[in-house]
Amino acid sequence: MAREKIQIRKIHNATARQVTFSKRRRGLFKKAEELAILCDAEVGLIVFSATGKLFEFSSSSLSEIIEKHKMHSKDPPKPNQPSLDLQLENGNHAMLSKQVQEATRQLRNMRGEDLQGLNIEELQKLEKTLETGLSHVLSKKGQQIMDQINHLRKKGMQLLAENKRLRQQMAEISKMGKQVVADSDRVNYEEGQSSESVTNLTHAGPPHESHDNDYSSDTSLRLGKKILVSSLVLGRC
Amino acid sequence: MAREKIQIRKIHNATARQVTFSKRRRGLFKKAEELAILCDAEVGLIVFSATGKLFEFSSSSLSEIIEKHKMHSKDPPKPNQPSLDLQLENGNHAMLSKQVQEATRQLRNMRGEDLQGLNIEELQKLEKTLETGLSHVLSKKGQQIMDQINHLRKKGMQLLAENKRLRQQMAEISKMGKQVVADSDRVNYEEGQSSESVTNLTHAGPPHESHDNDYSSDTSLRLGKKILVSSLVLGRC
DNA sequence: AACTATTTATAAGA
DNA sequence: TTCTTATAAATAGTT
Repeated sequence: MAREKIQIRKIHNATARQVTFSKRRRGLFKKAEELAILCDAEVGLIVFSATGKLFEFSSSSLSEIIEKHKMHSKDPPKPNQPSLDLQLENGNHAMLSKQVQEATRQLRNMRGEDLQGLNIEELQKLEKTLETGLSHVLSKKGQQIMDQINHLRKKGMQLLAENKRLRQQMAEISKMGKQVVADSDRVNYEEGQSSESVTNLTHAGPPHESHDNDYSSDTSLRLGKKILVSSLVLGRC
Repeated sequence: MAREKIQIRKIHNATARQVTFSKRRRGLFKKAEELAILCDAEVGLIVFSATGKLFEFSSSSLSEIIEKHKMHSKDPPKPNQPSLDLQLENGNHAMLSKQVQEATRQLRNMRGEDLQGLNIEELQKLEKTLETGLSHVLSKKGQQIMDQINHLRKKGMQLLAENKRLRQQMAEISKMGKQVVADSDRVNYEEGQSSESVTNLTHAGPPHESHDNDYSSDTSLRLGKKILVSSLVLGRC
């Protein structure tokens, strides 16, 4: 309901989906509350995000509402006597076990294991899923790599500019006398640091811009570089 | 949200309240459904009107959602000593929940969803896993396809051989008289079969070998043929 | 139930 | 996540 009309079907971009989820969830909860207040209704609302996070709203007590709902939906539940709690407990257990089992099976299949029982159609579906996933992963990876490269480039440019400025300052300083130049050389060798030490000798230079630590803390690119490079060479990213 | 802004408090006019309840209830249910679809969420909504009438919506099974909700909320239930069994039960429960959550997350990642939080290394690992899985799937698919093709070829050879034998038999029979030929032509037109019918003039042939149903029951290849063919063409299998 | 003038919700972009 | 803003939707009061 904004900027552009959208179709009501699953949002495929995960980020956009998450943002929309947040916004619409709030809207839905607000509406639920308004209905409860305006019309004196009992409202219970349970929402699980795609990632399994729970959100709930209720005008009174949610468990009360759920109980009431049960009564409405079924009178003859269980005529026997294992405590309801235990039954539910076991039911949940069984359900969870099944979920784990199923999820594990799917994971194994996606890793290419236990394919024996699958027919060609199922293999075809699996292939499609894997290709889609792979393309998403590659796309995201490429994006992140480009981000890092651009970031490093930018930093490089900044450093280059600073170097240039420092050299000019040094040149000026060296005009003033050989004494100072000698000193600065010494310090420079001792510290093995960047050129900023050079200007540190002077008393008159303007204050330096901040020296970011992009090259020391940004390890992620370095860690993956071997493979990354080959991927880049292959034109993947 | 119309004509005039209203305050969010109980509508005292019973008629107006009923009308508003109807309108807003619809709106709320629609929003709930949209959230479920757009964001791939599980939504359960229970509404009791002031008169006690029940309305409900759920993206999947409401009872399932309620169960799931219980699991989430039922970690800190009793501060007393629920039997050891129950404690273990809950321990298992928590463990299973975590397993489900983790497996689900992995599956989503492999499908290329929710990649936002992953760094390049993790993406790299994911890519490798997907590629390995994909290659296994492709390999298995190719194997199954080759199996089927070989099977069909073999059957084809057998049929070819049988056809040849039948033709020879027919040729011998046709030497015996033209009468028979006329009969066979009639039959041929009636059945409209393949070229083998041409020689099928005879009535006296020996009993046929079993007519395997490879071409009728082996549906898997046929079902996937469109995609399979393109894959084959692409040299994938 | 329909009809609108308005209020709300929200998609896209920062 | 939060803010902004243009636009789509919801809806209060009316017919």
